[in-house]
Amino acid sequence: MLPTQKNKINPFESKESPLSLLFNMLYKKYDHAAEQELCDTDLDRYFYVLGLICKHQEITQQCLANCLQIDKATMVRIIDYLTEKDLVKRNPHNEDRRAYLISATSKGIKLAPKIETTFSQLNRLAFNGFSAEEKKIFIELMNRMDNNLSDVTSNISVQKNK
Amino acid sequence: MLPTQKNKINPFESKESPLSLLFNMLYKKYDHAAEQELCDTDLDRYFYVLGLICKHQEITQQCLANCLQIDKATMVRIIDYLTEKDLVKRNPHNEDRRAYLISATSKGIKLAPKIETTFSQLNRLAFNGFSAEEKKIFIELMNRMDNNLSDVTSNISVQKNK
DNA sequence: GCAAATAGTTGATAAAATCAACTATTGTAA
DNA sequence: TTACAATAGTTGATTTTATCAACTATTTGC
Repeated sequence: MLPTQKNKINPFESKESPLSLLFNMLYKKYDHAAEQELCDTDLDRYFYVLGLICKHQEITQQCLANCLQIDKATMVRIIDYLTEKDLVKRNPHNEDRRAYLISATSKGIKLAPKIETTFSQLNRLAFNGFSAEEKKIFIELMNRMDNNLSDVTSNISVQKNK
Repeated sequence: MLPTQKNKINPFESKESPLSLLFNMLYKKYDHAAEQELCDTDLDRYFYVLGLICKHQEITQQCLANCLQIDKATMVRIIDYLTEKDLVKRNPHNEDRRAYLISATSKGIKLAPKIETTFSQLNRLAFNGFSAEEKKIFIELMNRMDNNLSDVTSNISVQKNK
């Protein structure tokens, strides 16, 4: 039996699919769904960044970058983008003049509930058919896995691979 | 207490973090670790594509694209890249002259075990401290979640958003 | 035998990640 | 207090990745 377009291969059912592949597939599906749900807003990406900013009210770029595991140079451009859209602004940080405190503008604050609703709807849909217990276990296992992988990378990535 | 660089925010512990964020973070960590583990090989990405090709021995580009949920145009370039590296080759498909059957070259076949070992090592590391039961449950929950999200996207994405 | 669908390719464009070099400021420690 | 290292942020350059539409060649279904 040839593996043509008719044969659906499901990496979730194959033994020992790299977990990165599974995570990436779930990420893409969820993310595309979020984009579509929110396509009638002014924003077309970085929803979760705006979400985080609103949630924390004031937060530095570096903190956002750490939290989201994104390069700080990338974060500059994300904040630039959100600033252009008049959704966030950079405020001086009184205790550290190198840093800015990013906060949402009134326009950003107005958008936030819709973003949060979308995410919680999508979370609910993703967890559809899960018991409360399964849901809790899943998140907990993800957290443990994240810790496991942090150990790995800090062990391995002593030297950079240019 | 200001959220500066000292305050670590853990999206896994916050309530209602978008799952896409969690998946993406795990994906990135795992993927970077894989790149570092395999950085002394001839290949620097698309490991899992080569892995899949080797596993199935012969497979069309379209099937790979479906399986990995990647655009077929993107897949062309991935196969081009792997072909340049002399790791795979395009063979005529006897039953369908539009299609190619991609297979690994001897060089690709030689590389495959190292890739598989790396992935299974990383899987083991990611699952470190998980019972066999937890591991099974986790994969199963991911599979169910993938189905849930497929339903969502096919429901939502009736119309394209330019 | 015709129309629609499919496999693959190409060109163009946009999005994202990454790196090194840079400014300005802060922390530390001689 | 000076001097040096570290940190927050910026910029420019480059690479990777995704995406789209348009295209050829072939196959499928009627």
